[in-house]
Amino acid sequence: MAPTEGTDATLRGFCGYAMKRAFLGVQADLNRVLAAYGLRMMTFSALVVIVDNPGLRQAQLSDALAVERPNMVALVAELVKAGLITRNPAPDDRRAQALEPTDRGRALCAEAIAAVETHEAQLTRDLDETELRALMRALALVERAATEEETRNA
Amino acid sequence: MAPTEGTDATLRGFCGYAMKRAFLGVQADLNRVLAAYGLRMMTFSALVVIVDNPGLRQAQLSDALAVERPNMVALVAELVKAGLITRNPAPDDRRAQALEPTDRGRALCAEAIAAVETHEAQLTRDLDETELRALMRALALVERAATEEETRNA
DNA sequence: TATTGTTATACTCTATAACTATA
DNA sequence: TATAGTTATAGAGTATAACAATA
Repeated sequence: MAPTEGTDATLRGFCGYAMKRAFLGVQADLNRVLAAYGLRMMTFSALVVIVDNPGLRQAQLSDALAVERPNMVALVAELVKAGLITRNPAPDDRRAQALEPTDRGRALCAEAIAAVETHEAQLTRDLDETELRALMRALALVERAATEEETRNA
Repeated sequence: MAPTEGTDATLRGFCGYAMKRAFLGVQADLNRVLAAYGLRMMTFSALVVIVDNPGLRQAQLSDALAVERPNMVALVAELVKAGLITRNPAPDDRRAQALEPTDRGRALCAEAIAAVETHEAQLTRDLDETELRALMRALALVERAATEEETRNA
């Protein structure tokens, strides 16, 4: 029996499980690609946000990545140890840590982004442009709807 | 800063992270819906497969759900304890355990499927039929491509 | 020799409470 | 008092090795 045969072929309440299977496959692949750069999905995502928003604080990074602040500590420490970012007290608020990419961090980030783009182009090679746009829009809409429902039930 | 603003708005290698965010939101919502039936995403998925394939063995269920066999033990035990399935030695192979839904398991499964369908219709309410089909097809294609790449790199 | 189910174990990711130092 | 970062900790989910019973 194929993994999902007879279960999520129709929309019998299996959108969630289809997403899980697809996501786990993509994540595993992505981590294989990123391992060549000493990165994982989360460290890569954090690095990209820091490169795009130099000087941001850990709390902002936590919000951007939907990671709880306690779990951010090790993530940031890992990037600092790898020499990809620096973490210094913010000049206007000595409680906060301002995160800046290093030159090496910027360079590695650019390389990793290129590799990931190549990889994802491969993953989505059988989708035409309309389907690709539909996928991205659908993911954003589904996430928004899920977040709204979460807020409503909180 | 919005969670994903400036990061996955374009396809700059963030399909994977967009999927993660969408999946985590959907899973959290799904688990909230299923909690009313004493189920979680994985126990629900397992129950549906067992109801659709009465008599199947744990190893087959493991394959169907992409769960390692050791992790299947607790999952099956949970469903047995809840009185939703039975687990008996298979008549033709005394090593194997044949899984059958109970009447209560069948009834609860039907109720839970209805609730999940309602819930997912809500999550995808802003997608038209074309986009919904594109989403499901895209997830299947992406999963297949990821699995192929995994096989190739193994 | 191979396979089913099982135990034990470990590793990752995630979530919460409580502390400190600043504000 | 409230917030930023931290520590410690606990809970899922997932992965592998090794074992007994059976094929």
